[in-house]
This record gives sequence, structure tokens and C-alpha cells, in this order.
Amino acid sequence: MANSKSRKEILFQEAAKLFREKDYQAANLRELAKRVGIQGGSLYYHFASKQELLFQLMNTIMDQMISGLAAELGTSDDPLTQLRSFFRFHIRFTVCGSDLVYISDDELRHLEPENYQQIIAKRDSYQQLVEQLLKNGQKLGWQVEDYKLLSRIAIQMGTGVLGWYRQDGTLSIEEIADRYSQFYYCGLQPGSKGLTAD
Amino acid sequence: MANSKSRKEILFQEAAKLFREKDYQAANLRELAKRVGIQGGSLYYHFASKQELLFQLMNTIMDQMISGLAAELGTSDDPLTQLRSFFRFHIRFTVCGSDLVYISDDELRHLEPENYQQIIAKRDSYQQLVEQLLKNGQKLGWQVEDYKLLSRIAIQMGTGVLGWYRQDGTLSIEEIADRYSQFYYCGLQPGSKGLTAD
DNA sequence: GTCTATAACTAGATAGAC
DNA sequence: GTCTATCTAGTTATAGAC
Repeated sequence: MANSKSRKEILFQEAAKLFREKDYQAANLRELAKRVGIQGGSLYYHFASKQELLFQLMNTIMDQMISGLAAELGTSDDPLTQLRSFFRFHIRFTVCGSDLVYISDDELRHLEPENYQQIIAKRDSYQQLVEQLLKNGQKLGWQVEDYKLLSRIAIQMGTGVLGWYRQDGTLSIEEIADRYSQFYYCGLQPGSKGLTAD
Repeated sequence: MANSKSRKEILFQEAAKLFREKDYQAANLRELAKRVGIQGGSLYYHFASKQELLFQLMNTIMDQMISGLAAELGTSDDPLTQLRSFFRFHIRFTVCGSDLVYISDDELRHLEPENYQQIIAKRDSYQQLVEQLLKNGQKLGWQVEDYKLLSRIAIQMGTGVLGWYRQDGTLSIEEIADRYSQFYYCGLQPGSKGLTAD
């Protein structure tokens, strides 16, 4: 099972890498073909169009993120543990990927309308997992009035790591994730001083 | 002075909008010409290449962000006030722009190497303004060991608003900014419970 | 499943007239 | 400063052979 990837799987993986490197528009199918080791025209045996390729990739990525995060969160009932699990999972997936590589939210705009709707719906599902985590924490006294805003902040923070993370940096992904979750958790504590409303 | 924009200024403004809407690669110069009201070929009187156009835009945007933020931060000596100013400024600029519209960090990869270096340098200068703010706060007892990480988090949080903000939403930009700064500030407090290191 | 060849189109950039 | 016309190169996608 270890190395039994079909050419189609390899193709999808390379496509994800290429889209992430270059961006959907800039990525060129001849280059993709070259990386996979076939000719440009042969690609169309595997998919109908570049657009379909992007859509299928983002779809698969979202599925992996949703099921992956759900599985992580399921390993504990403690919201605080879940919060840390979220940051670890999200940052790891965003920066390293699993089978596939995370493709920037920025590429959403390159999806045709109906494809766009479907991906957005899955992105919402993912966000709802985080919202639920926060609601669970609320029962423990976490300060979570606006759970939508807070879940967005968590996701943004995690995704943002992609912008600066380097393998040779001083912090491992787990260390980054733990600092992020610690910082984030502090923001949920009641009785914060300062910055009372105007 | 109110409406005396030269064609060149209009052109740059429309180009920024177009790049933000469509992305550098997807943006098409004939479309740009159409929006400005001239023919495609005429554009090249104003700039030498599409790449130069992107570079000049990002350069101007970074200059505006740096000088704009520096000015905001200069209006107070209190780090907490400055923190709120940062979020207000950054979110406002990112979401609404000023003369120009914020172009995503994602477009950085479309800059040729030497242009890239220059923009990255300015992005660092911007970040350093935030780092300085945090260091000032440290003297007041803020928990700021890793000011680089923390400044990145602040900037990421702010920029992330662009991904979901809608004009018809319930929160104004100032309200969002204030919630963000409040949340962020809480994370800087000493004596946070929970999440002690593994 | 993959190859070769090519159609159909798009987009950046140039040249010279006005 | 802008127009028209055009060059050139690159890209997605198709068709039919193997």
C-alpha cells in the first residue's frame, strides 16, 4: 500500500502542489504534464478541464480538512484540549498538507459560480466545527459572545502561518500551534482589563 | 483638488481594483484599458509592462501603509491606545483602502525577484512598527516574549477580515477592530490559566 | 492511457499614424 | 497621449493514431 499511488493520484497531488506554488491562473498544464511524465494532451484523459481539476482538488482538500478535524476533535471531550488539537491540526494541514497540499483561500475566486458555492459550503462546515468547540467551552465559562467572529479569528491565525513558516525556523509546527492556542485561549478569559468599550 | 485626478492616477487606481478583484495573472490589460476609457495599446505610454505596474502599485500601497500606520501610532504614547489604532488602521486600509486598494500578500509571488525583495523589505518595515508597539507595551508588563510571532499574529488577524467582511454586516469596521484589539490584548496578559507547556 | 499534431483563442507588447 | 493594427508567444482543449 505504501507506494501504490495510481498515476491519477500522482497527477492530483502534483496539480495541488503546482496550484499552490504558482496560483491557478499561472499554473500551466504543460508543466503539470511534464512533472507527471506525460504529454499535455494526455491530461484530458483524467479530467475534463482545468476548472474541474481545481474544483475536484479543493473539494477533496475541504473533505480532508473537515473529516480530519472532526476526527481530532473527537479524541477528547475537553474544549481546551480540543482547542489545542484544532491549532495543531489546522496549522499542520495548512503548512504541510496530508495527501494533498492546502490551496489558498485566494483561489476561491477562480472557481466558477456553482463550484464556488459548493466549496464555500464546505468551508462553512469546517468553521462550524470550530464554532461548536467554542460553544462547548462557553459552558466552562469561556467568554464567547460572538462565536462566529472568534472562530474566524482562530482559522485566520492558523492559516496565516503559511505566510512565514520555514522548515529551518526555530519553532516546530507543534510549538507554533501551542503558542497560538495559548495566546488564543487567553483572549477567551473573563475579566480582561483594559479596552472597555468606548 | 477634490476631483482633479490625472488619467494616470485613475489608471493606477483601476489597476489596483482589478488586481484585487481578479488577481494579477487573471487581470487583463485590455479590460483595464476599457475601464479607464482608452485602448489597450495606449496603456504602454504610462508604464513599461504589467510587471512594472504591479510593482509600482504594491510599492505605493506599502508606502501608504507604513506612513499611515506611523502617523496613527504617533498620535499617542500609550501602547494600548496604539494597539487599538493599529487594528483600526490596518483593518480599514485592508478592507477599504485609501487612494489605492490593498492587494493581497498572495500576489507577492508574482513579483520578479528584485521587485519581490523591495516589497518584502517594506512589509518588514511595517511589521517592525507593530513590533515596536509591542515592545513599548512590554515595559508596561505586557507578556511579549516572542514579539515577532505576536506581531505576525496581529497583522494576520487584521488582514483576515478582508476574507469575510461585508458592508451590510452587523459590525462596523471600528467595532470589528475594537473587538480584535480587545481579544488580542487579553492574550498579552500575564498569569493566564490553562495551557501550561507540555 | 498515452502520443502527436493542431485548432482556437487569449493576452502582453510594439510601431507608426494622428 | 491616444488610436489602430499587428506581432508574438503561450495556453487550454480537441482529434485521431497507436
